Amino acid sequence: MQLFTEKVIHIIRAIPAGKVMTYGQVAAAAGSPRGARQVSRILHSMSRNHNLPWHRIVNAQGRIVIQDDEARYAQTNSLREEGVAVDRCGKVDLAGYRHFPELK
DNA sequence: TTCATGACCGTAG
DNA sequence: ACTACGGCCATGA
Repeated sequence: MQLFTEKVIHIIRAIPAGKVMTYGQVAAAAGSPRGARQVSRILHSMSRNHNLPWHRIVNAQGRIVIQDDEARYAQTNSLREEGVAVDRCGKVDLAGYRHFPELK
């Protein structure tokens, strides 16, 4: 059996560089279409280790909403290094960079 | 078991 | 464009 948390981690690690996913998308792919908050909570508590590319996760509006200033700056930088356009408001062009996981 | 928490989401003003 | 509010639900104490 795979816990929701494990699924989320697996899905996030499967996001290719240069692409982003929303919290809601990850939650839906993990089996909880309304579980976006769990994804955020999971990342908040697991981001320390686990080698997670958490910077590829943005909210449904393509906006970076992290409270922590250092983390927000790091996420913006990481995305730009991967070729993702991030404007000065911390917004990403979802239409062009959203990642659609393959169904199985 | 119940209770509180949260890097969200969608709708409304 | 912006803020405010309610609902959502897995996790940990």
